[in-house]
Amino acid sequence: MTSVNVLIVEDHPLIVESYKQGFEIVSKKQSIYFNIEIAHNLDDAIAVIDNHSYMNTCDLIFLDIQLPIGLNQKILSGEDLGLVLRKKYPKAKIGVITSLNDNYRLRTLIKNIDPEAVLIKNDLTPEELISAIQSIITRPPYYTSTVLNLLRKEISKDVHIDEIDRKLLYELSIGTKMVELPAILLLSKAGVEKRKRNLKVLLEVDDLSDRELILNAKNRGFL
Amino acid sequence: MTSVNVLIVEDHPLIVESYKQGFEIVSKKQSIYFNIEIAHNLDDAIAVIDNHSYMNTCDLIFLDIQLPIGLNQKILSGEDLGLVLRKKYPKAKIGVITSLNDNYRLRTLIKNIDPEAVLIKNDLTPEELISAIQSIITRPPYYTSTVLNLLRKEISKDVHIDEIDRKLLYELSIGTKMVELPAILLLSKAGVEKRKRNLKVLLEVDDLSDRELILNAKNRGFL
DNA sequence: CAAAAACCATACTACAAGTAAGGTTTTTGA
DNA sequence: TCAAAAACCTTACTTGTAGTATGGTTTTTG
Repeated sequence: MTSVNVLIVEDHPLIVESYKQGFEIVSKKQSIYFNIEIAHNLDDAIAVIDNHSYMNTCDLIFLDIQLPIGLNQKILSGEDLGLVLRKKYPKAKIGVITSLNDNYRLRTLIKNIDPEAVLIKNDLTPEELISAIQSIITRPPYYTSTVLNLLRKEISKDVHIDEIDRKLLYELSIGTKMVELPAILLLSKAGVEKRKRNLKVLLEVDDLSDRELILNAKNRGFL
Repeated sequence: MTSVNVLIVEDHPLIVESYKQGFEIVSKKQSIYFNIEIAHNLDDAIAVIDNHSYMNTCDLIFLDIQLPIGLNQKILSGEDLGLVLRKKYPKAKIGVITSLNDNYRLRTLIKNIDPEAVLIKNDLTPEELISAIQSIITRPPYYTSTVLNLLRKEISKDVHIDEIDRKLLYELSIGTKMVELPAILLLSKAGVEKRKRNLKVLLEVDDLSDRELILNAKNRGFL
């Protein structure tokens, strides 16, 4: 009987329970023994991942990306934790669970951590969780529907929008003011303005308002 | 009981049989009635899709992309057929089955037809087929593992490679000679050469051989 | 209503990608 | 085997895009 060591980092007790049930069912189906370790918050998680002898045998990590901040000053979120885990223990497979559903954040998540599974809470049914566990072990990656739709749009895109454009759109969407943008994007004021104008032409926003720009970018999956 | 009209275009009898069994199982599980129409070759398929009264009620099409050429001079492959179907009957969901596994062809397939499901024959088990049928109906898209891995790499990419670069790489990989490329890519000879040199720098190919370039591009998922 | 912020226009620079032309090296087939 | 074909490289020139700097106009806002 194969044995798989699993670390679950999740502060929500109900979700931990769902995980356990999911693993239980997969265990019976595939005769795999899951040895499950649970960290209920960032500080617990950091304690566990500093335990190298455990971590070197860890096969699978399920990680909530939005965790309340802990005592550690370097690792401020589940995302930071994911980055550290990926770097320190590249052999361990990482599944990420999140309620994010904006494309910009999802993109950067996939770009930076590149998890073997990305699960959006709204998409996740018990059956999907079971599929996810099975897939991540045998034929990763596994993405729930929201993520698949993002990826689907990704390829169909005709226009090229780079990192700076995306960041610009994202900052605008969260209400960042123009005066602050040159510092954030490392561009001159005129540079930021020009990019914004170009984006409006590129995304064919007739209306000159930023609101329209953001809505259009969201519809097209850039944001 | 919901009823779903399905058109299957597939020349391989064994695969048709697998489809039927898959639909049978989903039918029982979800209490859906599947009304299945089968076209065994391109000419049959063209006859069916010219039957507008049928096509207007067609919900779902499963399409083999590599079909032997038929009598029709315009529609030369399953891919052509897919393009026509998508254009004429945009409401019908399209699932594509193929044994292709090079990223370039898969990309253009997704870009041009953008099917609700992309199934690679090598990836496809009976269970996956059932998942695919269920997913395409309730929460598309569905992609098998090879496609997911292509998409996964797509986002992580740091370097930007455009359509022309991709086509250049693809043509090189199938043995097209440099003399022919200017006509294919609509560039000058020097332009093609410059692009190739740039690609070698971009993909960090030290060895100056094209062989290395192609291998590297394949590894990185550009090809 | 005045200051701040957003927006626009112009002039200039730097750079990437393309064309054209001509030269060198490598491949290749009769 | 050796001359033609193909591949590759260099240089000079053109064009377009993205950036900077500056100063002016309009809009927002406390």
